[in-house]
Formats: sequence, structure tokens, C-alpha cells
Amino acid sequence: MNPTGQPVGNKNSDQPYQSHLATKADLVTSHTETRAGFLALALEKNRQATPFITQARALKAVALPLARPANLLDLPNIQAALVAAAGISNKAAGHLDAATKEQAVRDFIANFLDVAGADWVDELVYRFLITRGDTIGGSMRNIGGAIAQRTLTRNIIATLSLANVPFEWRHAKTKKWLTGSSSDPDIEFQTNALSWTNAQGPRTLRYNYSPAIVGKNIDLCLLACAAQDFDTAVLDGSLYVALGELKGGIDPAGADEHWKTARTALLRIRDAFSRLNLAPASVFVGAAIVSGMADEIWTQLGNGTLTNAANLTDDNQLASVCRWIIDL
Amino acid sequence: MNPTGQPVGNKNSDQPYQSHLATKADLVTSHTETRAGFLALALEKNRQATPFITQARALKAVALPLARPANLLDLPNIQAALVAAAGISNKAAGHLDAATKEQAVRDFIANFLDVAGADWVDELVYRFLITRGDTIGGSMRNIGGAIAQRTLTRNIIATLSLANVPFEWRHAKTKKWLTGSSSDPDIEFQTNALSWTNAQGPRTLRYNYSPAIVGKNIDLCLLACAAQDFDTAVLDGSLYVALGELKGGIDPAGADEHWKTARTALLRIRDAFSRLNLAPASVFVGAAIVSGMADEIWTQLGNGTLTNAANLTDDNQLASVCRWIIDL
DNA sequence: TACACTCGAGTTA
DNA sequence: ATAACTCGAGTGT
Repeated sequence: MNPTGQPVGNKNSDQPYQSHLATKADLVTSHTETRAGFLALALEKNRQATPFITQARALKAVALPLARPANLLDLPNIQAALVAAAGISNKAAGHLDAATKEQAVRDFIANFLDVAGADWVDELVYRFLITRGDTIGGSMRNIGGAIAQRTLTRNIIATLSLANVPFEWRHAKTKKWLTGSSSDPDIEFQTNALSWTNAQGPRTLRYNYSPAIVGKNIDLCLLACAAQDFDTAVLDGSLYVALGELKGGIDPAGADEHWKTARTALLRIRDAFSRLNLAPASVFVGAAIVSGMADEIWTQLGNGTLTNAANLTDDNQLASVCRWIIDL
Repeated sequence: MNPTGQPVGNKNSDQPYQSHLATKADLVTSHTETRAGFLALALEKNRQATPFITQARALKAVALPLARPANLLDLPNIQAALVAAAGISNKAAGHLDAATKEQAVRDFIANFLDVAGADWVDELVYRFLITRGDTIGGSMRNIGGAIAQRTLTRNIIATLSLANVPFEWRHAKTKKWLTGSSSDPDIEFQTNALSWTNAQGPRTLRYNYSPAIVGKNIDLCLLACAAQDFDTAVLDGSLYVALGELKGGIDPAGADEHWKTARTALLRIRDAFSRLNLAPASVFVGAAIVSGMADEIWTQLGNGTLTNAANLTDDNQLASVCRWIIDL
């Protein structure tokens, strides 16, 4: 309050995003963070590749003694590798029947190995690795997303600990709720939900959950309920405090693409809740934010479509959003 | 008209999508088409891989005579291949400076090649191929999209030819407009715009164009203008007859993901034109349509948000949309 | 050049 | 099985 007794500032001065964003340009990812992200990705990719290199060596060892490429068909243990070498991804293989895959392998042998001469084993192994490179690329996409979730979790736990707020965490595999500890670095790897109590009451944050109300998976669901009540609370739209999209990708070229996806996801959420005359808070947290999408995010923040937003690579923004989440 | 002189049917009976869609289930891609799409993709991928196999053989030949992995650094011609072997994609390389890449290569040599013993050349070549597998995967994504555009172009040309409508086509590379011929199978590979005249006047359809009005690329822009007038016509919102999104991907797992993107793209178009009090027709054509998104498409068709839609893998639906486009 | 397009390689609920 | 999530590998303007 100022001396006149009127509220200070304009209508928007107390919007949560204003704690960490002065202008829309603040949302944009710095080149430094982009570089660091790509480099970290490459290092992790090298780790992920190692088992496939081992598989390639094994495939070479199995194939070398064979007199002719067609003899590969006699070795049951390497049929999956042959399908891969024939250019068929695991995903594609799931859509094809056994006969189609076998025919593709036979065609591959005839068109690529039989004509490769003495070097046919290298041709086989090289083409196996080409497909497995795509395999690893796919895995890396998932790993990138998982790292983002861990980053957010780590920051929320740090924020809770800083505020001396006890918390529980849900073990994703066992589905058991456990007492949280700020000094346990494994929690972020194992959890898919956190629970604590703030001034308004109990709060539970669940990752990658699909509420029946929306019918689609949502990256972040914050409910006004205790951990043990989550399964029933999700049926009551009025208990949803906030919902959010988290995009961990670092590639600026993908930024607008994935923001478009997030916009529709958030729109579906708003539509579903508005049918219940409800309007829970909404938040977008992204690691790759480019100027054009920052404009749209800023507009949505300004008109209330979006309640909060932050750049995942900016520690201050992330801390501010975490404080907002735990107090919400 | 029926004998009473009243228009036949209900309000929606003359909606363009009703020519080829009776129910929303008609939009859903058949398993047969999905299978065929994945198989075609694998075959094309094998073709695309060949030059990289050759590069791998060349890399092996260059590396074999070297006494130690560190000697790789002395060969200027293979530095790009070393960066790839170190797990750095071309995309990532574009974000990293030369010193960072060189350090990554040195670390790669120390951590993976020096410890590989006598087999270090295979380790090098295998890791090069892992990264190039991802390279080919990326190229394949683009090829998939290009094939979809060609499929649509081929069908529009066939529809124009069937109706005896002369057309011009724009050569994407030379940017020259040429007289169309139904018997020239190369047009679909070379063109990025078609032009013809219908009962309403001249029409020009441009692919992948970014109108200043919207500020984003749009897969399909149909304008009421002659080919030669396109560059000025694009400035006048009232000349936009229809805009559309084309999604050529066959993967059902990507269907909703890419439909979410398309929804936002179409929303941006509608928002931009509605600011001019304009509402051009809109269309969605997709190869992978799953049940949930068919629901949303059907809703949008029913309430007029979307004017038309079709499954790219259904010849009848495609023909109907092409007839609609050329007469619009 | 900055920007934003292509789409499926994985994954999980 | 079904559905829908992860995100960057390319590309073009």
C-alpha cells in the first residue's frame, strides 16, 4: 500500500512472472546455454553408443567366418540385427509382420551384401550401425526430456529445503511415497511426484499424468491434495491448482515447433477445465526459447492465458517459478 | 433442389468435406497404409545410406595406416568425420566454435580410441556411422515431407488434367513459371507453385510460403491471383482463398504430436486473418490420422473452424480435396 | 542469417 | 494393444 491506501502499481504488477521477467527478451535462451546444451548432449550420446559398438563388433565376429552373406539367415541370434541392417528401425519393425521383415532381409542381402564382394561383412556391420545411430538418436531425445524433468525436480526440492518445508516423493517404479531428504541426490532420478504442505494446504505435484478431465498427458499437474489422496483428488477438477508444459529441448530450431505443440496442449487443458467452469493456473517452462515464441508467451502472460513461464536454462527464472509452485 | 423448391439437406450437407467423409472414422489411417509407409521408408533409407557407407570405407582406409589414433589430427581432410565420430552432429557443430570441436575430438581420441587397443580403427569408423545414422534419419524426415508434397501435387495436376484445365507451374530452383503438361512426371519434383483459372478467376497455389500477414511458413497457400501477380497479391489478405497444413508423416505415434503443431499453425493463420476481418478457407491433409485427433478434426469441420480435411493415404479423399481446391 | 519448417527415432502410462 | 509423450537429426527461405 502507498500512503493513499491504494494498491501499489498497475493491475499486473503482482503477476508471478513479473518476479523474474521484466521483458519478453528475458525469456530468450542465451547462445552460451545453447552451446553448453549441445555439447553435453554429444558427450552423453557417446556413452549411449558404447553398447551398440559392442554389438557391432559381435556382429562382425559372427559374420566373418561365414562363406556367403546368405548364411546369415541361418543364425537365429542375429535376426534382429539383420532387420536393423536392412534399414528397418525397431519402430518400423513393430508395424511389419515376420514375413515382410524376412523378405526385407533377403532383399537386403541380395541388393547390398551379395554385391559388396569380399567386404560384405563391413557392409553389413556399417548398415547395422547406420540404423542404430538413429536408434541412439531416438533414445537421446528421451534422455533430454528426462534430464529436464530432473532439473526441475532438483530445483523444487532445493526450494522446499531452503524454505524448510518437509516433503514426500513418489518412487516411480514402486509407486511408494517416501520421506524426502534434501541430501539424497537420487530422488530426482527416481521420482514422478512430490508432495508438501503450504499455507493453503497440502499440495501434490505429479509429472506426466493424464487426468481423465483432459484425456491427454500433462507434464506438470499440481493438485490441492495430500500424497495419499491423489488418486481420488484427480477426479475433482476443483482440486487442480496448476498445470504446465515442460520442454527440455535445447535446439533453437525446434523451439517454435515444440512451443506450437505446447500451445495446443495448454489449449486442450484450458478447454477441458473451462467446460467445468474452472481455470487453474498454467505454466510453460522451456529450455529453448526464441524471439518469436517469446512474443507469444509474453502475450499469453499479459492476457492471463498463461499464468507463469520461465526459461529452464536461467537459474533465477527457474528458482522464481519453483518458489511460485511450492507456495501456490 | 427438391420438388418443394427448398435446398436439399441440412445446413451442413454441402460442406466440402462431406463429399468424401461420412464419419470421423473415415479420417483414420488404415494399418495397411501405415505398414506400406514404413516399408517404403526403409527402402529409401537404404538408398540414402550408401554414400555414408562409402565415406566409412574411406575413413577406414585413411586411418588403417596410422600408427596411433592421435595421428588422425594431422589429416585435414577427415576433421569433419572426426567431429562426427566424436558424437557431434552437423547441427550441433553449427553451434560450437572450432576450439570446442577440436577439444571434443581430442577427448574422443583419448577416451574411446586410445583405449580401444588394436581395434581402434573400427571404433572410429563405427562411431562415425552412429552419428551418420542420425544424419540419415534427419534427411529421411525431410524426404518424407517432400514425398507428401509431391503426392499432393501429382493429384492436383491429375485433377486439373482430368478437367481439361490448363495450368502453369513454378520451377522452385529457377523461379520461372512454365506451361504445365499432364504427361511430364518431373513437375512434381521441381515445382513449388501451380496456377490455373477456374470459374471464379485465376488461382495460384504456393507451397511452403510465409505471408507477411501471418509471419510463419504455411504449407499450402491458395490465392485468387494469376501466377505473375503472386508477389503483389500476397500483400492483400482478401486474395487468400484457402490455407492449409499438409502432414506427410506415416507414424501413428507422431500423429497427435504433429496435429498439435498443425492446430497451432492453423490457429495462427486464423488469428492473423481475423485481425483483418477475413476468414479464408482452411484445410488439413495428413497421412497419419489416429482416432483422438480425428475427433478434433471432425469437431473443427463441424463448427467451421476447419473447412476441409483428408487423409493423404486415401485416394478418394485426396481426389475430393483436389477437386475442391481447383474449383475454390 | 535467423527463423521455422520436415517427421520418426525412441519412450512410457 | 493403444495412445500420446520425449526432442533434435536434417531441410529451405
